[in-house]
Amino acid sequence: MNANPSYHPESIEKKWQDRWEEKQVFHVKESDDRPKFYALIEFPYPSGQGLHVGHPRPYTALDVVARKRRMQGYNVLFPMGWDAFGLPTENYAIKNKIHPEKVTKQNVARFKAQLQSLGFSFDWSREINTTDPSYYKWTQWIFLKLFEKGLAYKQEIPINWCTSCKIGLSNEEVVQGGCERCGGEVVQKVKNQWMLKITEYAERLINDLDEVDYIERVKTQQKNWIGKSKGMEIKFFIEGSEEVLKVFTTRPDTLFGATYMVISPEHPILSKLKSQIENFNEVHHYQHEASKKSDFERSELVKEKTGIELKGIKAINPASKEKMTVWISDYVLMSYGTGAIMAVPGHDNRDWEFANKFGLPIKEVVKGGDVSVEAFTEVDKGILVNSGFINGLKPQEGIDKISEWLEKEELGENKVNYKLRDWVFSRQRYWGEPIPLVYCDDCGWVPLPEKDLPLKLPKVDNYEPTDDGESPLANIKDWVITMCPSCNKEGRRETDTMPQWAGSSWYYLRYMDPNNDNALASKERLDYWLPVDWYNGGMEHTTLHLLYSRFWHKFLYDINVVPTKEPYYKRTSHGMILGENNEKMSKSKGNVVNPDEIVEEFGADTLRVYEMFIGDFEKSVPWSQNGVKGCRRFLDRVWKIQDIMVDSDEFSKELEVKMHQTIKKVSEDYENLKYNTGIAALMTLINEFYDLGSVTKAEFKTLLMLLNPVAPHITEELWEVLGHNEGIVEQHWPTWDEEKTVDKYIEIAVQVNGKVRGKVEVEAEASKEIVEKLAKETEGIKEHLENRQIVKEIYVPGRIYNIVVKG
RNA sequence: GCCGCGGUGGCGGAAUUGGCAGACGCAGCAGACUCAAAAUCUGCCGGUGUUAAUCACUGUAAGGGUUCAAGUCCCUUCCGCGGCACCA
Repeated sequence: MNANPSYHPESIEKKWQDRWEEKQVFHVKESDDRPKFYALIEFPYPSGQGLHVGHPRPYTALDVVARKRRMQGYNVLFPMGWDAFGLPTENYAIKNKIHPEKVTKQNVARFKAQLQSLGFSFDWSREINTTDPSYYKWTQWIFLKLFEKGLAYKQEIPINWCTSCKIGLSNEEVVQGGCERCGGEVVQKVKNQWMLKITEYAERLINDLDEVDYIERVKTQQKNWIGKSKGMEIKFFIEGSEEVLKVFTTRPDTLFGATYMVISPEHPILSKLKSQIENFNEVHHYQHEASKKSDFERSELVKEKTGIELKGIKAINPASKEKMTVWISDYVLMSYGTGAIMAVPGHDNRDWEFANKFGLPIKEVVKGGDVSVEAFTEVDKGILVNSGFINGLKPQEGIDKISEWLEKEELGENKVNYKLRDWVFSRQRYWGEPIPLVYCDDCGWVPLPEKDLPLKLPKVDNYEPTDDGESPLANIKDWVITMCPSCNKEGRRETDTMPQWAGSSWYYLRYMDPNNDNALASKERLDYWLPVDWYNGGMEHTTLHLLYSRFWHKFLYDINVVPTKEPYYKRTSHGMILGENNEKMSKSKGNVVNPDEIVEEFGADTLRVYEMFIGDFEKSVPWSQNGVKGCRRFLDRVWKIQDIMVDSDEFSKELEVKMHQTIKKVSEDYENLKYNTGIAALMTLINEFYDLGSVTKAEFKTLLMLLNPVAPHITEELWEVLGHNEGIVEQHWPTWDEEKTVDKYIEIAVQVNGKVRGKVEVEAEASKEIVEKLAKETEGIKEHLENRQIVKEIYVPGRIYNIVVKG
């Protein structure tokens, strides 16, 4: 058969994209009795730079799964949308005096065109956009429910404040303690912020991980982020004062070894003890210096410890009754525990360092090391000493005994502590969802009634925050001043907006019913589609986005909006695609590769094949233009199989086993994130086709179906060339016969003392005796056995025969 | 610093999870075709030794250990990447 002379992707890709859209093959309906499959990829932030080749990696991966599952008879939902609120768009708008809405529109249009040129099987009829008022109506609605249930509250929180721009900065905008925009000084400034009580869900966010199928490192990372620890909160009395310092510790057994205390520079007790602190000026100065640093800088161990003793203050160790000095130091954070620690320098590295620097007493309470040289931290291996009534106990026993005592004496209580902190939910920014609350002097914070949602973002002339750090919305007086929904007197709107995480915390629900005006999605659809069957996203979203959206979902479950405890059943993660120089792709490094160029030169299918073949899906990998060429060569060879095809509806004898093996391998690899080896198996298969010089129509058709999820356009075209009227997308995925995947004869490596010295070929089920006999007769083995005593023989069926000899 | 992940040819990677290290692809070298180049096809391709196939030794970041057998398990060290809560 001689069909097209050569492969021209540019002439076939558009044709098939149009045909899929025209026939609406990827538009999904709920009235369907096939099993459902909901595949989800993280929707992109439509930046001004357009797509880079990193974006299509996860999209192609789940497109492969989605396309395969459709061929396997599933009703597949595979949607796409835009996470379009955010700082870069706002900054661009400020700089260029263009409304962020307009910028967003342009960016979305560009992203969409780029994605469509890659032939993803998205159901575009369900496209969503977080900046669309009909979308953020429901983001606001969820916030109001949280508020109603007491899970939203206001708290004083420090933010990064540029003293010269007079603007709040994100951590990313703070570069080495200075402002990224102007280089000015950045300090921590306290702001009253909306917070969401995610900590109330900490326990469930840990426990329910047992019910989902996330890759293990995601589960571990989430658990560690939540950071549950059980311990005691112990009271330390201050001499000559009513004040008590509370300390959380997981090691109450070392209490006798506490020789001084350290509190955070922000600790509220400082102002209460002001009159008693003899060197308050010095302390105050230290507080000011500490306010310039972020928690991250402060907890770095490498830096030299700093601190100031609170002169005139003594705390009392509740166990040893010894008087201890009290210090402030910035390595103790107000955001974890109680903001104060008991220092046990004998058995904690940071405390030891601090004690060593300031000449504080170091007391050994666990025997096993030499505390005059370094802290002995492997406390579980030692025995308690110098510890009064718990002397001689193992540390674990000591914990039990002293905890009991502390509780009885009302000096301490058992407590569970979490590293997880509540979610700071306000931003003093324009380009986000307005928070739909009104402040009334009489009624306090009052929610807007549901019928008034969405509360739309008003137009402003200037997107910069005000001089005192309020959101740009604060300048629109006639928007801010409104009527209190409760008492109808004058009230003021909240002018802060929500963080970008808000819109992305529930978007997977909206895809189920994107145009519903009465609910975020109808009950029927939620019941039908939840949970998301497979969610793939970046590892960098593990602790924030993934946790936030699990939190919101659990809340929606609690108020009977969604029927499942968890939003996502399976979670996988892809590695980043780096530039050819092995660095993260960025405009400033000039190593960004635009997929448009690859599509133009090689075609979308080549790009897709390369994205999947480039390496281990879970690891980051540098881009290689030569690698792309190799994938195009592969598709050229697929195209030319037409020339060696013979008209037969069966697999040939020579290839039957290989065909079944390949169907199995590819089917499994596509499900197990092993796209690279799946494609390698297809390459190996066509190499065999060419070695053999002829291919049956049945073999060619099978290859096309296996390749279709990765390279949908070329396979559709060839399918049509073979004379089919129905598209390949409507075919059934090939199945394999397990019995036909095993080779009749296999080769067994024969080792002597673990080194391969020869090979024997036997039938697949050959017994140990047969292999042993053949092995010992093999040239190359015999001489290694001569004059030596056989000590042991190990046979691993189908793999290896190892003879251990002596002498 | 803390948490998580990783380190295999010149490069991306593979290795049935403790069983023949280097599948597949790229790059490179040699040959065929061509006036020539490109494309295509064929062969070689971790290192050392041997003219050479064969063969021998060596080799999975470094060091040590367990085992008949280690890229895979354990301990120590080094290096790289992701996250660290207002980038998303």
